[in-house]
Formats: sequence, structure tokens, C-alpha cells
Amino acid sequence: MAIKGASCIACPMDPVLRAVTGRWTTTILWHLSTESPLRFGELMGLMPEISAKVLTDRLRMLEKNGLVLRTQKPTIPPEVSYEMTEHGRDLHQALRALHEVALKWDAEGWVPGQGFPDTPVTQAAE
Amino acid sequence: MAIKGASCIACPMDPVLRAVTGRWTTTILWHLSTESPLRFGELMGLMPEISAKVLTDRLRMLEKNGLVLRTQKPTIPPEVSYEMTEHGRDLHQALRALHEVALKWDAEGWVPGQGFPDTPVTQAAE
DNA sequence: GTAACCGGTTACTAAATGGTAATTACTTAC
DNA sequence: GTAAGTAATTACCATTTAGTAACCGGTTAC
Repeated sequence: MAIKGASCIACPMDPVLRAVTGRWTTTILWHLSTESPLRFGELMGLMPEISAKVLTDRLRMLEKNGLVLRTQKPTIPPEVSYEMTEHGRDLHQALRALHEVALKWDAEGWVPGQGFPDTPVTQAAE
Repeated sequence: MAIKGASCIACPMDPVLRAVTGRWTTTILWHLSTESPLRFGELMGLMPEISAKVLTDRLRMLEKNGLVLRTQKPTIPPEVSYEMTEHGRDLHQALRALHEVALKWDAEGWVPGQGFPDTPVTQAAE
């Protein structure tokens, strides 16, 4: 008889979560999952608050993990575009499900850090 | 006519992703989504590498966001258990989809930071 | 000659995050 | 009287991460 939940200690969730979640990562995947290919500048435009450095870092990481494909045309000025790989597209269902949750919670009046209208407010001690 | 993808700049994905993704957060939600309720110590056991401080931080954040319910029995020693709220359970589909992806990629030989067997290897410059 | 274009890179600094160890509280067992 | 057990909390320090601004390349338009 397995210990409650113990069967998942060594399941492959953790490494996958590290690769596809985290600051900006999931947002980038969501955009590329919704419309591909997207150019570097277009991604910047879709995420006005990300910096070029972080976007580059994330795209490199996703590329290394085989989830995103980078295509460069050697024109002047250069034209670089990104799209999901075949494997990356496996995330489509999960991303769509997350998007639906986002729409639902938004409609229900969810506020980041405060929860839903029916979430009990924890009193701040004086 | 909307600019390519522009319709999602202000969509509610970002705040939701901040609340449910991030180091340990999604893993905690996955465990609570799979079996509830779980006690603090049980969660620690399921994630051998997390520290009590970080687990506490995450649980407080999830509670504030109305996704996780904390129940304390005033016994000695105390017995505190955590479970998903009604709203939190909205994530079930997304979490299950992520889990399926994890199982699939694992079976396909995906290695974190190196991708799949068919992912082109970027040469490390000497 | 110089500014714009695009997709970066680099160096430096600032902020967020995470880990460790000590401490709390109350009761039961040794 | 002291250690164990549970669920934390706190202070402090180390690490990681992110942001800022400057710079690069080659060509075209002014």
C-alpha cells in the first residue's frame, strides 16, 4: 500500500513545470501557441513590460528544451521568428485550459492577492 | 482590424499565471488537486526539497488568492490541513493536462535543458 | 555623415528569492 | 527536567534573478 501521494514524489511533473512555468515563460508559450510564427519585435510588443534581455533568455531556454523553434533569415536588417515545435504544441490543451480559468476568474471578480468576492479577508493585525 | 495578437495584451492571463505558476506553487496545487486534504507535514514529505519557510509562504499566498483553504484544529500538537477551494478546483483540467504532457515528454526521452532526442544540439563554443 | 532598422549582447546595478538555523507554544512520554 | 512532536515564524545571509543603459552589425534612406 502506497503512502498517501508518495507515488508522485519522483513523477516527471517537477522538471516539466520548471521548463514551462516561471516569470514570462508561460506567457511567451501562450502567445506562440495562439499565433505562430511571431517575430522578436512582435513578442516584445505583446509583452510591453518584458525587457529584451529577459525575452532573449527565455527564448533561448525554450529553444534548448526543444519547445520553441528559432528561424533566422540572413537579411539586413535581420528577420528572426519563433514558433512552437511539434513537441511544444503538446502544451496547447494545458494553455487553453489556463486561459479559460483566467477568463472565468476575471468574470468572477478575482483580484490578485485578494482572491474572490467570497474569499474571507484575513485581518491585518494592528 | 486588430493588430496581430494585440487583443491579448490586456487579457487576464498574466495575473492568473503569476498566482498559479512559479517555483513550487504549481507543484503544491497539483498535489492538493490530486488528493485533499493534506497536512503541512504531508506536503513537506511530498516535496522533499522544499523548505518549511517557502511552503508556508506559498500556502499563505494561495490562501490569500482564494485558491486554497486552510483548516486548523486547535489540538495539541496542532493539526493543520490544506485543500483546494471551489474556485481552486477550476485548475483541475489545466493541471491534469500538464501532468499528461509531463508523462508524454518523459516517455519520449525529454531531458531538462537539452530537449528531446530530436532537438538539435547547440554547440558550446570553446 | 548620420540616423534608423532589427535582434540581439554585455556590463553593471538593484531587487527578489531562497536557505539555514534558532525560536515559539503546549502537551505527552521518558 | 527534558526531549519529542507539529506547524509554523523570524532574522540573517547567500544566491538568483531582473532591470538599465550602452553598444554591435550592415545596409538603406535622408
